Amino acid sequence: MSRTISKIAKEIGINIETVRFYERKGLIKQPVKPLQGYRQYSTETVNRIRFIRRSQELGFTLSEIEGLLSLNDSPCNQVEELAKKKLVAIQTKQADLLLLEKALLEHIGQCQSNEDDTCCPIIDSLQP
Amino acid sequence: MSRTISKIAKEIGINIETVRFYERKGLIKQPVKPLQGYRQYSTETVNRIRFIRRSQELGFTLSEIEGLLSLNDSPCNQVEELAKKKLVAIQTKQADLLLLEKALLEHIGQCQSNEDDTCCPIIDSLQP
DNA sequence: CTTGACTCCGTACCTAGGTACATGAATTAC
DNA sequence: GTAATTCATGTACCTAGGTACGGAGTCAAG
Repeated sequence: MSRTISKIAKEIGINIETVRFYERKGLIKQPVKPLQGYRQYSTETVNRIRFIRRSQELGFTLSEIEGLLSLNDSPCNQVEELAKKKLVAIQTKQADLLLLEKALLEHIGQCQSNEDDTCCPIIDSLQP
Repeated sequence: MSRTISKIAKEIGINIETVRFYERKGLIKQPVKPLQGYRQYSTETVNRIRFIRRSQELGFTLSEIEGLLSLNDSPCNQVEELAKKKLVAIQTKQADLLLLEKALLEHIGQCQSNEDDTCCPIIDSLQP
């Protein structure tokens, strides 16, 4: 019964092997298994893994995510600096996505109003 | 003279081999070389590569970027649908980054006002 | 108490995105 | 015109992030 590795893997929608992989990498601590038994996973671990997956979608690497997770684990005063750096990185990313969004909206707008084959160049949207 | 592969690689700040890699992948077309000479690269190609790099930073894979580039190359009416899909993806990403930004700001705020070791859990910020 | 499903662990293998040669040919610098 | 760079092409190798697999242990249903 209860939360074995395959249960949480299914719950989260990832491979069992991926859970083990994250354990090996130290991103999640592997739960102490009750002497000769199977490991039991806590809700906390499940949330941690979900956070990892979502962060990956946002374009963070596993080692960056390690940094983000440490913000959660360590006392504030030790990690304020890191938090600020991450913040800047995130804000930059947001600004860039906004540019791309604008370009796409423009593109779609032109698509709908144009009868000919001209296009607004999306490439220009991200030029420095 | 003029824009050979090493010139543009340096200009963009990437490896020569990476340029060749993108050519092999079809992300940029390799310029016809003038009968027994070195290939000359256009500004257009340079901009295209810059776009590729910036998009990667935003978390797109090369094959997604291929899709974005096709928006630039093809007539509007063929790609409006694709543009809309990308737009939704980008907007989702923006929303998630906003959540994370908020969590980080909160974290920093708490760091500055707290003297004890408590922390606001960043992990919660991205839970569904 | 046996059988079938699940787990543990180690190791091997896979894809994406590059990066690094080696060889020979073309170019540029002197 | 010859030496030193740079290029073209092909192939090999590398890291990140997983995924698969084989053999042995464990649990739970009948």
